[in-house]
Amino acid sequence: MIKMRDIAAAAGVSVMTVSRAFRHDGAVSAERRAAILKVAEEMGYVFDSTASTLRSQKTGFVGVTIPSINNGNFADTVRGLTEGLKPAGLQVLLGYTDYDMATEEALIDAFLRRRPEAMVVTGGAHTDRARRMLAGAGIPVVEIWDLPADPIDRVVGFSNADAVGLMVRHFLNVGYQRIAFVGGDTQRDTRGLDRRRGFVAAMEGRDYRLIDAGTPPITMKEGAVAMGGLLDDWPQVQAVICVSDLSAFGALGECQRRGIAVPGQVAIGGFGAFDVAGCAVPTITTVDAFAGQIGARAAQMIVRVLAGESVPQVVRVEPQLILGGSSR
Amino acid sequence: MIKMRDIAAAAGVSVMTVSRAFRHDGAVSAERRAAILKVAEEMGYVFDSTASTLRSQKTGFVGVTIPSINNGNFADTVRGLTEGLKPAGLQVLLGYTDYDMATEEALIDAFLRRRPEAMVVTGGAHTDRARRMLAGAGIPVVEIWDLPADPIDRVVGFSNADAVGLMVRHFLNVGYQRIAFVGGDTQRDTRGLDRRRGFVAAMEGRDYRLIDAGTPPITMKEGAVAMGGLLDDWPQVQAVICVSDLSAFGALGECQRRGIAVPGQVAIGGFGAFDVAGCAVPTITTVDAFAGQIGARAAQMIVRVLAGESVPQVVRVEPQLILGGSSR
DNA sequence: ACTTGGCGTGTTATCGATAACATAAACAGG
DNA sequence: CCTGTTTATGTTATCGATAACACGCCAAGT
Repeated sequence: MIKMRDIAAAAGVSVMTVSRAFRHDGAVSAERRAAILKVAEEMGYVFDSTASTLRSQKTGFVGVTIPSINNGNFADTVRGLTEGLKPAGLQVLLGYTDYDMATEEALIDAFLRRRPEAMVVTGGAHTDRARRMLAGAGIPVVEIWDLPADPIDRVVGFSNADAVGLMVRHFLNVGYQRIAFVGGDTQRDTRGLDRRRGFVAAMEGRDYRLIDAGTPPITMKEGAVAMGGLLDDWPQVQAVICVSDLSAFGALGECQRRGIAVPGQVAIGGFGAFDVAGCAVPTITTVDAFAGQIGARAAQMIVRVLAGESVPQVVRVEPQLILGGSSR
Repeated sequence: MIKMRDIAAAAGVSVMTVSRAFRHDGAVSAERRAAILKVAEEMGYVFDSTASTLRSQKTGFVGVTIPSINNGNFADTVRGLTEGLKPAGLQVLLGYTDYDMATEEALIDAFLRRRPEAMVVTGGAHTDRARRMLAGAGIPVVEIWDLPADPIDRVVGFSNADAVGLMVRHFLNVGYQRIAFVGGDTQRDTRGLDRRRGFVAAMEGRDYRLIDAGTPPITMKEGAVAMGGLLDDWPQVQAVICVSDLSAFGALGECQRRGIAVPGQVAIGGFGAFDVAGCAVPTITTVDAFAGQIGARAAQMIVRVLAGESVPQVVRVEPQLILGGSSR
């Protein structure tokens, strides 16, 4: 495989000059630089980041872990991160945890060996060892999609509990009284858990039910099944809030199959402002958590911290209630 | 930052022995190995892949490019790849191209600098330079989700045209005669283009329309808009096949808003077996391309090739028609 | 004319691991 | 008892770039 030395020989300069030419280091005259790059292109040279990294101690990586790769919200966050980091020459190293802290720990371990310049992890719940590794890595760490009580380093997120509270208060205001919450029943998805907690807090002293929906990620089908069980057990339910739009869409479908009018007989709310919420008939009332913004802000935070600027430790991205046709 | 030398000193052995202990190299006695790893954990040592990579010329990376990260099909493929590569100690380096060949080229360039041990690219259409870079990289290259006429190296895919042909023939068999195809109108999404070509080929000599849906990724909303236009222009349409389930779902919604019975007045077909196709009311007739399988097979292919085994150049994954309630 | 400073380029040492080879100890077989 | 082989460990050189420093040249300032 052809290396920098070969380009240097072919271009009649030193290896150092080739290195400078490749890094847009100003101290190479423009014509020489052009000549070097031309030779390199002709010879099919491919720059070797590995060697560069070892000497310069800069990998250009930012490690990012998300719970699931098959989720429009996290995909939007990753887009925000990727686009925000690109101008700074940083590349996302992406991994998913399957909503499992042990998997997350293994992933963080694997990522840190690659010497990322920053880490972004979803949520504030991690194994002790994962926390220790992140805290000791000597790089900026950003926890996103949550507001951890005891952050490792920096945070870009929102209160999942408060966000659901928004919706509950709206539902109560427009007259729904008997409301159920679907999902958020496992420790694995702490954001789902927080949403459920927020629901319980906002429904304090009122008539509500909590419906388990199984192991995250909660699918559309699981939403439908949960809705079916709920309608059987508590037919007088007036509104249902689901842990995400996907389960909400499943719930909506179940109502339609049973001939239950939405929102006439039962109102439905979701979470996440997924595309499906805006295209379902009726559209689904939801909460936009601004997933893309979360990624963009986290990227901005990292770029600034790495540039030595002083940046607030916590950035809140306020979610917004979006009223759809599935509720009043 | 603490390095292997420090662990060696603390454990009273040579650096080489520490290196062996970390790589599960058999030639270290079990108790010594345990002692070394214990010291390393206590001292918070993090193995440095960069240095390892430079000497051993093994990065453990497999570069993967997909058109969009916000797409359940490609997400499934990435899962299949990730899980299939993990046992071999290989890690996916993921990037998305936004359905743009120039972006893909830049991404491939960036990835190759990291010295991946294999590359996986979606589709068979690339810039000349991208092809040249891939072909010259000296590593296995797998093109997926397509059957390129002139593959760079290896292929795991299917014929998008034939897959749509399956659906068209079914629609014709059950009696639909005036059929429209939505999407696949741009060079950017060559798989969409192939699906449209397959539609045209299968409808040869019959009554059909082609509806443009805009720049990929085609969203649910764009599907709805296209359906609206179609219904206005060609009200006698009997069936609509959309480039993906997402646009099909949008089309279904548009029919519902207009009070057009599906499948009574218009049948709808999609592509990709997305969750939404199985949960919509009615469910949407679609084609399962086995996205996860494509990833798994590509991973298997890479692992085998790297192990020096002989492997077929092309693996076909046959798509399957899935009948839903949106058609007869 | 002489210094000063900036620019463009070259030389040397180095980043932190591992391949390749060397060596010492233990052990088996004739 | 000696040689041959295996096992566990150490020594040295190396992977391919770049940081740090050195140097020659020329223009500007005194």
